Amino acid sequence: MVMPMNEQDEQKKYDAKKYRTPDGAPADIVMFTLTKKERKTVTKTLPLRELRVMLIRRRSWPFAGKWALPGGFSRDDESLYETALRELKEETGVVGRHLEYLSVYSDPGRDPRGWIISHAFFALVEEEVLEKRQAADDAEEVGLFTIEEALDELDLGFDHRDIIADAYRRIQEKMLKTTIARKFLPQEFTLSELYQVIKAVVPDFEEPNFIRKITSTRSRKGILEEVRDENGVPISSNQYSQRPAQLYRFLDNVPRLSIYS
Amino acid sequence: MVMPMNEQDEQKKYDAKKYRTPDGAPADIVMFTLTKKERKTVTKTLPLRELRVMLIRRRSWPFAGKWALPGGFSRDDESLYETALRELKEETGVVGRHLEYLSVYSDPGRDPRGWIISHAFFALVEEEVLEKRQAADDAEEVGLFTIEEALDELDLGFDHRDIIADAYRRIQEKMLKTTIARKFLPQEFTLSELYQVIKAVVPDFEEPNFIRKITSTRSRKGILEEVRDENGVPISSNQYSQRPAQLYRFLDNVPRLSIYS
DNA sequence: CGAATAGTGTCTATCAGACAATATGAG
DNA sequence: CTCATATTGTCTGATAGACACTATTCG
Repeated sequence: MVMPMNEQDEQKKYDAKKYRTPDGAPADIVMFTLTKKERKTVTKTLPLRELRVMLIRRRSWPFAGKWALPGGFSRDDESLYETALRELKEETGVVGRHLEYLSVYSDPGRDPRGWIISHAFFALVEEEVLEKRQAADDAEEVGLFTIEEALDELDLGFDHRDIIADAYRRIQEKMLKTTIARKFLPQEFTLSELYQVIKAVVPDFEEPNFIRKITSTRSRKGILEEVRDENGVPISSNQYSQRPAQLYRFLDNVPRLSIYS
Repeated sequence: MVMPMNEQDEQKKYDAKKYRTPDGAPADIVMFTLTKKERKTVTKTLPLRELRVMLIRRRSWPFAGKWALPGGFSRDDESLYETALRELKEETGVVGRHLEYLSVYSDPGRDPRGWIISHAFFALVEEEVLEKRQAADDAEEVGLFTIEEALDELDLGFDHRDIIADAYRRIQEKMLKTTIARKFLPQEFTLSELYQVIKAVVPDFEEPNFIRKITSTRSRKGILEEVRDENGVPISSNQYSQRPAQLYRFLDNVPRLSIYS
């Protein structure tokens, strides 16, 4: 492309700057999953659900031997979101159910390789994908840890503990303020399942009258609807219980919350 | 620092990589302010408040002559937050009332100068600071625009229109979900002032019974308290009205919102 | 008294929150 | 019949939402 002369001059002046530039811009991904564990009971029961995060044991410098988030460097022909999507696919083989930018981590010295500004994303991935990944890969050691393990017990590389803590806060917030729970659930689900998903991500969420409240018109705020067949008869499922439970599905409506109303 | 031999080797191997690295990581700042405009009325009135954003007219390539966000490149001895804080101080002389990370902008080609990944912040600054800045500076042309002007009427440089749109969405969300309104208000304020601030940032916030609701114990959610003197007598102010209005102050409590309760 | 804002009275349908009670269907 | 989950009954006090009404002070 031909440029007017003075623009070229200005550009040359700019290019001559001697400031140091970053040595890389990676995207690191906090991959969350909800694991389901069958419970041994007499009758049918809801599985236990636990929020877990996928980590990879580093094989090379820096932080060799330590657990860290999966990630990789961005290229100049892609946005950081595309970098994250590419890494997610490379790591899991799927695009996942959700991928969202979290924040930037740029403290000087955070990466011994140089001036490396990292961009953290978080993703939601189906349990099966990560389990398959865990079993199949012999090149890398992959672990699925609970949040408590990741934050309190493991010695993580880089500032990845901070990143996971931030991601955990963010997903807890989104769980309560948006309908992101749908990303952890099948299209149609029972209210107990929904409640359980919420509790798995936000343990101190307590709503003893959950079903009562969610089915009363106002609190529901138009986020859910009962599933009905073509004749308008409500459909229920007894997959997890003896007594069949009404199935619900999310609507596209995301309510606007406010502390002032 | 002496390193074990194999770590040095690994480091050398890493350094030999030939990937392109970014040409810079600037922080761009969306500086918001609430302007107050006196109204000509017979009696005392609340001033009109308007949310505005500060822009600078670029003097050099690229986008010379266009309006753009203030900002500057990060250095390798500071975090991006520190970069933003430094730029904010350089631009306004103050640290402002709020500075918060917004997001990253990394689309390839967004900056003709090269591979430049920009980090947007938004700041809240007192009106007087920006007005003084606007008057004093002869090196740069500074403008204070309403959101509508910035988004719909101006031809902005870079992807700064997107950034401002994102910042506007974010501040609207924070206005409703957090007590960030306090950053726009004096320590003690009347409920009309609070309502007005909210409306200035979120024009479609409608709460005809605002005072009623905010003073009923549950809705208040412990975010506000009445100002009282040492004898417990409520204090009111008639700065903006004939009839004195009760003063309130924010508590430190930030309620947790949820669509499920 | 008029202007402009602050705040209360009143009414009704709905909701929250608590807890007990009943329903369902497999084993 | 029991278990584990699903769902309804019932009650009280609080709230939302609407709208009219009164209060305060200055000029």
